[in-house]
Amino acid sequence: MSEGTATQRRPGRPRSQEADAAILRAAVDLLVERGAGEASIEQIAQRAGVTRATVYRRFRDKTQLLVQAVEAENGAQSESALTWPNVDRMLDDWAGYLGHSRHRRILRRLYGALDDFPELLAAYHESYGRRRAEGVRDTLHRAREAGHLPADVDIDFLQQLLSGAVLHHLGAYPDTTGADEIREYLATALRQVGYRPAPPGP
Amino acid sequence: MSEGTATQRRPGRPRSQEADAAILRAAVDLLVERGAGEASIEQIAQRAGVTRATVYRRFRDKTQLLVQAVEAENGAQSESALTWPNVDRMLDDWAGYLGHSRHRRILRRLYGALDDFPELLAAYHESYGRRRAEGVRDTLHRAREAGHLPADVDIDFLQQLLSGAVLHHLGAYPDTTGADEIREYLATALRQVGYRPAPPGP
DNA sequence: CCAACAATACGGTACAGCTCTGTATTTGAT
DNA sequence: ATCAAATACAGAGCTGTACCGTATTGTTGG
Repeated sequence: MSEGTATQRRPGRPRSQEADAAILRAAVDLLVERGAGEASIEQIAQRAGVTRATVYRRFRDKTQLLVQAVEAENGAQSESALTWPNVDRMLDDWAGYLGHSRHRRILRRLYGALDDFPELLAAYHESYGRRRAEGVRDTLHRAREAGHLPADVDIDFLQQLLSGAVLHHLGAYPDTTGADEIREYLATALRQVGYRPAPPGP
Repeated sequence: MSEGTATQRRPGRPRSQEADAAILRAAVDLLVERGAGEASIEQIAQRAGVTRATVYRRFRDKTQLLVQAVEAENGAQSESALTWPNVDRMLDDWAGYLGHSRHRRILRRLYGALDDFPELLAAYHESYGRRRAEGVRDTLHRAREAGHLPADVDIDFLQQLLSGAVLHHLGAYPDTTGADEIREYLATALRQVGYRPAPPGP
């Protein structure tokens, strides 16, 4: 059962896995540097040290390539836990993530490509955002039940507010902002909506 | 005094004002449709019913053209008042603005062009956003003093939160969303941060 | 066990077609 | 005379497809 993984071994020379990885990597790099619209297959192939034919053999068009590149990018990342014991740990995680310039730029590019390549943000959401959003929801829910958030707060809406705060931060603060400062920013946002790390005693 | 407006009548054939307007209009249209990066001077000229030379004579490059186009766009719009008697009126105004598909798409494009054409959002901010932000600040400040907002709320940060909520809405809700629903969205956002139209006092 | 073969990937090159840029030149309006 | 407008031109990049020679695998037959 050497072909047990449902992948029927195709005859002929197998595809180079180095090329696979190099292409996807180059695709994300150019997505970050030039944006989805301006990144060309030509450039991606060149950056990956491969000819265009090698790219066209794998991907129908640029959209498919970018979609798989995005999936691969945070597929490698999503191994880290997407659930947190409490809000503070969640903020730590967020701040760590948003403290990396590459992550910030990817997120901006995905949002900026909404009108032209909606599939990209959809792919991100499918492969990462959705599970993550569930973790956020859970964490906020528990915080509310523990009395750290006002009882009448709308968790779903609060989640949207936090997403918005992230978007605003991505656009308004430099990518060199430190993780600690970002953490403070997110904490301030939560404070505005009534989050209190220490429960409001009897 | 036929040249009294400080505009020294230059010799030779004057520039067509129709061309001026058509170019700027076409520039914004294509910015909306294709984004700053993908909109080409070629297309803009064609859309304006003008040759490229006519565009190059007026604008050094695409960036300058788009900057002036953005300025002209909401320069024509900013005649409407940028101060409001109270928060409710402010939300009415916002919802009316964000209820127009064109406005939503322009804002998305400006944000999406942050990495490649930061001058665009800067131009918007200079010609419109800044004064508007001051109006928002004032309105929120008065609301807090009137007791409609918690006394310990951070006005500047609240403003950023609202900007983020708008960004999130632009990305997450369809452009066909009605103004009334958008108004409800914004009101919900304010409610989460403790806004209460009726003062809480005895 | 080894040789020949089929099937496929890869790099390289080429091609036609399209769009865009930037400048130069000509024509035309005031 | 002076400038605007239209036209023309040279150069560049990207797309999508096609072909070649070579490399790498599995299969088949001796």
